[in-house]
Amino acid sequence: MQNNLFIYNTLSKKKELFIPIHLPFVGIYVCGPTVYSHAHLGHARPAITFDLLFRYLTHLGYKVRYVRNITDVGHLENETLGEGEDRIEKKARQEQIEPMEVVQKYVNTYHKNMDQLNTLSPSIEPRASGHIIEQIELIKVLIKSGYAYESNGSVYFDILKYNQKYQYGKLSGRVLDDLISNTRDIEGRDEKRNPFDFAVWKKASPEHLMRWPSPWSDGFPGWHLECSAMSIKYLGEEFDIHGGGMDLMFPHHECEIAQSTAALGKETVHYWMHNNMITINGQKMARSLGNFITLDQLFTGDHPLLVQAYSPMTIRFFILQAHYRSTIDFSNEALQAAEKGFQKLMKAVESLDKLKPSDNSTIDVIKLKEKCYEALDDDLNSPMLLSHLFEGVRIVNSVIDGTEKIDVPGHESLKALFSTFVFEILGLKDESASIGNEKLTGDLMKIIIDLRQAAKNNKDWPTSDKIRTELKSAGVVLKDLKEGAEWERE
RNA sequence: GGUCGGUUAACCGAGUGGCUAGGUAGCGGUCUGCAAAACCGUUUACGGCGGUUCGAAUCCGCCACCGACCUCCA
Repeated sequence: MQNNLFIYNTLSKKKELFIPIHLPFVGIYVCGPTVYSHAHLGHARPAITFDLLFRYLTHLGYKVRYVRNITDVGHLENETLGEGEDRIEKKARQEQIEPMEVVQKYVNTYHKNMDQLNTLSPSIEPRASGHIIEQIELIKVLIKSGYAYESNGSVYFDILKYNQKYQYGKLSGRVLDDLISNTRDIEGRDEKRNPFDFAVWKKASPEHLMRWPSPWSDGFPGWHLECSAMSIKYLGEEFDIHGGGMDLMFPHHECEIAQSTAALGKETVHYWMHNNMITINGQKMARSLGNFITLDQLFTGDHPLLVQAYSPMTIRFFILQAHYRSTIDFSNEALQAAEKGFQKLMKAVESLDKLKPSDNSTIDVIKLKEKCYEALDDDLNSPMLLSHLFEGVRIVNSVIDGTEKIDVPGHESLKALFSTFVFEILGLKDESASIGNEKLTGDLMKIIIDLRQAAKNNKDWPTSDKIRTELKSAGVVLKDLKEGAEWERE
C-alpha cells in the first residue's frame, strides 16, 4: 500500500510523508472531551478534523484504529495551587448528583452532538476512570525507574530527572531552564521537588468523592496520565498519530510525552497533529472565557450571538472550509455564507443524476479527481478540496445549461467523485429531507396565515373561518394573538 | 516578559517567486411574463518600510497591530 499523504508533524514543524509503522494498520489517538458540560463549537473542530483524517486513511485502504478518550476524572480546575477542584466533582456538587451521573449526562450529549455532525464513532472510546489499574501500573514503572517519586501520598513526575536524559518541552518548543526562570513563586506545592513536577497520582482529601485505592493513598490519577496509559494499552508502545487541540500542546501533551518516554525509554508517537482554535470576535472560544456557544445552541439558534439556527452540516462545512491548522473566526455572516455554499453543493449533487450525457465530453474528470487527491494529500487541505469540488459544481450546472458536455464515462466518474469526496471523505450529508421540509412548512404556513389575515381585514369571516377549520382538521391549530396569528401542531 | 503563529479584496478563507483558489455578498450581462436558480463577466487583495531578484503578496530584515501558549481549556 502506498500513499502520498503528507502530514504536518508538530514535533518537526514540517510536513512529512506519512509512513505507518505496521502496514496496513494505522493507530490514531485523539484527546477527547472532559465531560462536565455541554459540548461547544470548539469541540467540533478536533472531532471533525480527525474524523476527516480517519475517513481519508480508511478510504486509502488502511485498517485504522481510532482511539478517542473520555476524561471523566482527575482534570482539575487549577493545578497551580495544587488544590484545584475536580471539574466533574464540582458539577456534581452543584447539581447534587453523583459524579458519574454528570459524566453519563455529558457523554450522552457529546455523542448526540457528534452524531449530528456526522462524525464516525471512534474504534475505542476509553474512559480514564475505567483504566485506573493501568494508570497505577504505569506509575509503578515510573517510580521504579526513578522518574516519579511519592510525597505525602501523592506521586509526582520528576521533570529535572527526566530532562537530564530526555528533552522536556520539545513539542511546544520550550526550554526547561527558561520555564523555571520565568516562573513566579507559588505557594502550596511543597510536596513537589520542583514547581514543574506534575502529579501522576493525587491523594484525595477526605471530602473528595472520586477515589480509588493505590499503594500510595486513596486518591485519583493525574490528568495527563490517562492518555499515556490508554494510548499504550490500545495502540502499543509506538503508534502512528496523536492528535488534539493546539491548546493541549503544553503542558498536556508535553507531560504525556515525558511519561511515556520515561516509562518506555523510547518515542511513543510518530506524528503529532494539532488543530487550531475557533475564535469569536478574534478571541479564543472557551468555556472559561464565557464566550462559548454550545452545539445545541448553534443547532437551535438559541443564543444571544446567533441571528438564526445553523444546521449540523452547515457547521461541518464551515469548519472544513478552513484548514485545520488555521484559526477560524466565528460570525453569523461567515456561517450564513457557509450555509448557502453548502446548499449550492448539495443542489448540484442532486442535479448530477439528471445530467444528460453526450457522445463527447468537454470535461476532464480524471484531472479534477487528481486535484482532489492532491489537496487531501497536502496535510488534509479541505478548503482546497472544496474549491475543486465547486469546480465540479460549475461543471454540473454548465452541462445542464448546455455550455459544457459530458459523456457517459465522464458522468459516471463525476458521480463517483462527488460520492467519494463529498460524502465518504468530507463526511457531509444532505439534510434537506428533514431541515428543508421543516423550513418549507414554516414558509407555507406564513403564506396561509397572511392570506387569512387579508381575508380578516376584508371582514371575509367565512373564508377566515374556513382556513382555520380546515387547518384544524389537518392537525394544525391557529392561535389569534394580539401580535398576529401563530400556529402549532396538534 | 518568554516562545510560537497570524495580518489576503465587502465578509469568510486557500495558495504560490512570474500563471483566475473557492464560498458568500455587490455590480453588469445571458436566460426569463416577473422573480428565483443557473451560467458568463466584474469589483480598492495580499499590514507598513527597506533588501535580495529580470520579477515578491510569496524569500530576508526591521516596525506596527492581532492572537495563542507560558500548569483551566478542543
